[in-house]
Amino acid sequence: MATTSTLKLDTVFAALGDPTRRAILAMLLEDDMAVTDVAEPFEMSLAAISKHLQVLTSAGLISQEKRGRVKWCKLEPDALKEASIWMQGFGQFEAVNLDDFERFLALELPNEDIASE
Amino acid sequence: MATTSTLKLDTVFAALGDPTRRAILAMLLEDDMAVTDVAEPFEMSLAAISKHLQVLTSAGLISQEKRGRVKWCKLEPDALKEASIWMQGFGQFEAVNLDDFERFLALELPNEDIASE
DNA sequence: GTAAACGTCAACCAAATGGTTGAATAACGC
DNA sequence: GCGTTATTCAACCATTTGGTTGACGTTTAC
Repeated sequence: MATTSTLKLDTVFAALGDPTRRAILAMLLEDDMAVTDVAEPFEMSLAAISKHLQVLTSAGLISQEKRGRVKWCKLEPDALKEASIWMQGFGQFEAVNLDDFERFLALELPNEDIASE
Repeated sequence: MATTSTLKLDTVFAALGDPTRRAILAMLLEDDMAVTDVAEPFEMSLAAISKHLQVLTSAGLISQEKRGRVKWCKLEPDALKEASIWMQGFGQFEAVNLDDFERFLALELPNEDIASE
């Protein structure tokens, strides 16, 4: 195992290239969520969010489990690990400051107002 | 400064989503290169590579400087830093093992034969 | 000066992406 | 059973993406 293919990096990075999907990941960082609840803060159809969730799922960034009529979405942070390894090799970046990370999240969450400019 | 916008993460991750572009970055990790030399190992036209280099440039991942009739391409690893910070926040990944990184590069370089299946 | 090397531009093309709407399926609540 | 809630599916659309080819502008070599 650990057959880390180019394909996987392709889908992971492509999935991360969309701001809606990154915002979804940030939301799931706090807790697992149902599809409807994921969709709530966005100004787009439920079907569109459903598609985004499929993209995240096939990239391995989240998993989805149906319990009753509700499909729960759960972050799978391990999928980011390979991509993170790939990136870090380019700069030997120092360990991340969690405050930095929270600033990024604040910029991206859909319900939060973006202050800059 | 440090106006880290969503737009930047969009373009950086989108740029990384293509295997040709990741391979180019890996090549530039070793040394600066002319456009023609970047294109040489790939089985696609020079114009296509030129477009890929533009995508990488507008994402800030590389810079290009023309000296004489040769345009030199140079890796700009700082652009990866913000994206790396974004990603690391999801898992608090341990510091990367450089051997891991070299395995990834081996999988992606175009002139290297990819053994897996 | 003329030919070759370096690189981009413009036009084109097929396929993928990100969104919509409306119908369909499945599970609850009563 | 029946309406409601949760989610996906299918068809459609506009835009973007990743590639091609051929013409074009520069710089260099001789």
